[in-house]
Amino acid sequence: MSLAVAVSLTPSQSLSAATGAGVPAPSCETAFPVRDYDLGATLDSGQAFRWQPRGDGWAGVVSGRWVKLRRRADDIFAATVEPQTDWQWLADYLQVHANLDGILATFPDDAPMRDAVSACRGLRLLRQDPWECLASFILSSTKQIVQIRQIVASLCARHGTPLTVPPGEAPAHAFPSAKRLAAASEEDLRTCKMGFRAPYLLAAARAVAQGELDFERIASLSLHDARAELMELPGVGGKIADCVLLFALGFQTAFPVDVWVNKALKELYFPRRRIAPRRLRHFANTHFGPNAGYAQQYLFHYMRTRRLKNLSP
DNA sequence: AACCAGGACACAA
DNA sequence: TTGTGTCATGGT
Repeated sequence: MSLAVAVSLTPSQSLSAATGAGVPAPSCETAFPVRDYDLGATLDSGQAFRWQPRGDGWAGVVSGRWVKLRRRADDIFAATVEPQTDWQWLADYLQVHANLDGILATFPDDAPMRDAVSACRGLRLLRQDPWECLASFILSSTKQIVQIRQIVASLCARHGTPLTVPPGEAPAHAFPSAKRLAAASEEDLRTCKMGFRAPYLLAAARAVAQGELDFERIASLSLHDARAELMELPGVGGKIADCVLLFALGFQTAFPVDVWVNKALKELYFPRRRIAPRRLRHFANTHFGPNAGYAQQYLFHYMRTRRLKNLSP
């Protein structure tokens, strides 16, 4: 193709990042070609809690870097503050290489999944940092997503390393390390309005900081063993463990069941029928195939957006 | 103004 | 095994 021409005209990061060829010139901007990628739904669907709408895009922090993302016709445009030579950290986070069609094809072919998929076109799963994910979901229990964002934001503002941001942008902070939080007191953490979750977060921070909890090792275990080990942490039950396994550690069959997914399973698959919790769990763990976690996210987002639509006729 | 939120846990029956 | 109260906080 006209590769040489394109390079000479636009010696930008995007081309070299896309091809992986040559020595990329450092740049604060790049673009990831994608299709069927609903950036807004993905960043705002309760898997990550640090994204804020900024004009026509989203501002957030990934791997300790301030980032702004914007969906364009054929790609996701990304801008950072410091020049980058390697954008793999962001490509991994956004999972831009994931084959969505292939994933959707493994979903069970039933009416609820068809409805959920058609209502949530382009919804994706991110690949997040395990510690941030664990900490965030420890803080998530019986909290609305809006409130989780507030708690995480105040935690970052209080304990996270300040980041350089473009002029005019609001101050941003890295997600506080486990070591940093392990040195904090429970009373200090309660300042961030996390209530009874404070001792849970503190215990998790200490376990990670001491190397007692090693995410790399957990990622190498079976789903069952990895789940059991996460659940040894106080305040971490099956649901939170599943969130970490799915959103950060790459267990594609992990299936978090919160109040929304529970409602989806009952109302969509067992309407007007009394189903035992034990049987419902078994159904959840066997019905959704090799990408069950992905299917779960579609059901979750489908139920939540459907509620919002009904409220505004 | 009640009700509920991407729960977990101890304890009862 | 399944049901209930408790925990802390604030959005809707």
